[in-house]
Amino acid sequence: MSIEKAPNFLEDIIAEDVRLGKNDGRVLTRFPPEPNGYLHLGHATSICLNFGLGQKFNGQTNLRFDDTNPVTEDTEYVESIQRDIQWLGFQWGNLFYASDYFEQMYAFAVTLIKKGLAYVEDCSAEEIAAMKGTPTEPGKASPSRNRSVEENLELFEAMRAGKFKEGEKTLRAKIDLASPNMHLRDPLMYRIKFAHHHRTGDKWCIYPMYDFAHGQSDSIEQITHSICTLEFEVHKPLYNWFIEQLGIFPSQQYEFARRNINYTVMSKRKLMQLVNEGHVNGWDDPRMPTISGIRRRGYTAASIRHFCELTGISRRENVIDVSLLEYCIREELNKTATRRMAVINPVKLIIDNYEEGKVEMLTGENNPEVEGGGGTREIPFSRELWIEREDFMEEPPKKFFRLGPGLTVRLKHAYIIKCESFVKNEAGEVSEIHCTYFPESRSGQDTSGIQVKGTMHFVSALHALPVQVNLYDRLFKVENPSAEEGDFKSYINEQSLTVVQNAYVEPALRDADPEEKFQFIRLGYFCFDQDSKRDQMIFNRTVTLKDTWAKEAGK
RNA sequence: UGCCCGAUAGUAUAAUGGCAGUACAACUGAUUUUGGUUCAGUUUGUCUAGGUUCGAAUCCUGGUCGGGCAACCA
Repeated sequence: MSIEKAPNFLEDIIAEDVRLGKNDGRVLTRFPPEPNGYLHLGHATSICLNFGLGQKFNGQTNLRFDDTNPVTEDTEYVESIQRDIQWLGFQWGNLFYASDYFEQMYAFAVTLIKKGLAYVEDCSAEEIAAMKGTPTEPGKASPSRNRSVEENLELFEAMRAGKFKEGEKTLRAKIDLASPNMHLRDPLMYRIKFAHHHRTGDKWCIYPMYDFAHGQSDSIEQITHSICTLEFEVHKPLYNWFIEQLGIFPSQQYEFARRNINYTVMSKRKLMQLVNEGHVNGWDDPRMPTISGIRRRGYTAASIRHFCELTGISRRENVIDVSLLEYCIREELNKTATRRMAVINPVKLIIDNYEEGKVEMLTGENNPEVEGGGGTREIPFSRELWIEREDFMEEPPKKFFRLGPGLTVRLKHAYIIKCESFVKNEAGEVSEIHCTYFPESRSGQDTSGIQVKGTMHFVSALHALPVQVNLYDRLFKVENPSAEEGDFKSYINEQSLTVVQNAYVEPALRDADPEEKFQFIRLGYFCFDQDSKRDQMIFNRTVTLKDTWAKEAGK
């Protein structure tokens, strides 16, 4: 088990509340996504936080869809969000929608009108903005501000009844037009939208704004700790104002800093652009930082939870190094992934002194990290093999422990071979490598006494299965695309996906479990793509192995 | 130049007035039939100037730097 996780400041706050007997020691959190896009790693942090706190304090976490803007929302997103949360390994207490509370919210609004704390506004969006002032200048009152309670009630009812066009009227809270907090300068509570809502259909033509929906929803559900990201901090006085004026259950809002990861973007708006403009192949493209994307990439739920645990929670701006994410999946897959051999960039190797037509079956352990090797599989060996083109050099440098004229290496699970010669084609590239093998050096029964520095993987040419392999790299060329000059999309890494059509894998993969994760020895971790078929296998590379030779060679 | 928030190694995160610690990253070396893994080790830090205190990353004051706030988005 991992070491005890350090408590974050929210845990401290909740622990203190429980100790003081606040809400009778009850803890109820909520995860409140708007169903207008797919969940990403930033949401994963929030999910682990909210559900984690619920569990830790013997409480629960509600899933609530914040569906107050019918224009952007859709059931496709509602479904993907539920799937992603469950995949991450969490189960919500209750499933609610803000739209469940539309009738109640309307009644709340009427209450505020009756108390003289809300009024129907005639001005347009532009006029309201113009009268709002600036952070350094107070706002001015609109003529609508002095309407009578009776008139406001009448007009608000007419708004609901569809008597006005979009933009013609709004409902505003009457607070303080001179407040240094812009959100308190008579914020909008309701706007008119003749839009079809994914759940309420055409029942409503007025919809509550975030500020008038979120706190009230929390309160209705008796959420004790409402946790959101830092940009909502300036909304908190308003959140509290509505609750106080309505005299309803006092949920409390707390904020933490949103998660960022380098070499990617993490906002639904930007991810939506990448999808809509075809820069990626959908929300679940393995290059996307969405939950569905990293799942398809081969990341496990446990590795994501571990990542969230390691990154922690704070109120400070941050950009997490993507290498931490990669560490989390490597660490898990090293212990669990089935070892197989695959050749991604093949070149033919011929063992001149190996009998033509002969086939030996070698035995290879499935996972050396598991006690007993995790079982074994048979690996065919024959005269002609595929090896990695990068494993041969015509003029190898000093510390190159692979193949080159006169060099010896071991073929994994097989024999030690010596490179005797090579053949080039018209294009000048190496087309055949000729070797001899040492019959007494067979793996496990080596009596040759020959010492070699390197071990290489291979696939028997006669038995190789041709497959497609998708090699993924970071989606952006720069660490923080959002912080760069100009359009973030101009920093997309054009080499983020390399499709290899003619890779070869060993035959044991033919009967593999579609959910299984693999380590292709010396290459990295791979999983089946969801579009994979038995006779047309497609593998996605989750992450490479650490490669200290690449560093050495790059020097 | 209004209001709010933040600042601890390259990156994150702990230390809640009492030894600045952990992880990732980087670098050495050992082991290794994966240049993987594992093991041992190294490097690197409290934004700044004052103040309070026996003692300050922590409390106070000023400054600097970064972020948020003026959507009929959430």
